[in-house]
Amino acid sequence: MKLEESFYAGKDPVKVAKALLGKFIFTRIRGKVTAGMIVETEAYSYRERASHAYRGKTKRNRVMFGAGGVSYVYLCYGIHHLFNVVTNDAGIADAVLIRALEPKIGEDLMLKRMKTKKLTRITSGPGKLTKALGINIKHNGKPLWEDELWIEEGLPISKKKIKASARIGIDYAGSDALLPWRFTIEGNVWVSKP
DNA sequence: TACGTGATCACG
DNA sequence: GTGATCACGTAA
Repeated sequence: MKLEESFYAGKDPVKVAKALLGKFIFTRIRGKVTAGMIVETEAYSYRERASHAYRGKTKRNRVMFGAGGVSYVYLCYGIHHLFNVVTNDAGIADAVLIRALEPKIGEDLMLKRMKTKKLTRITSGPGKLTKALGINIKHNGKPLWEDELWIEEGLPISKKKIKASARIGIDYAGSDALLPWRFTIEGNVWVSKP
């Protein structure tokens, strides 16, 4: 079952970040399906300095200012595409970054995209998982219940297994870098920094 | 630890 | 226009 708009729209990004653990991200590119279970997320709010939306609307972040339930994909360091889920209401620019997946469907195609044969750590990081699933800038701004990129109900994750920690790679955000808004499934080997 | 890589953003 | 910066990954 695909998650509906109500899962994202009007919802706090921290709550959605936790709720997304265990859910499955699917892509269907040129008819080929790949999917992975979300094992690591980070919440971003326009109210704090780590967010792209902190300084207001720009060409890059404009989809964050729309209603929840669409993707926000952008190019990072000129090389990596990063995939976010927009949450909350229009005008409240909140989002959740997907940082790691556990491969579930179409592993052979993911290996091909990653140019490796070993099914290890190929989706353990925000830049890698988009490459493995074929997500790129053209998916930016698309609702997450369409036919090329979507999210489905997955495995239930008990609250006890959800671990909070500080977000990665945002030292520039000063004290906001300390917010415990990174969520991982404790013990899962596919998280980005074990 | 160092650096590739290119769009983006805040300046003028 | 231009230059600094960057929600990363890999090699070393």
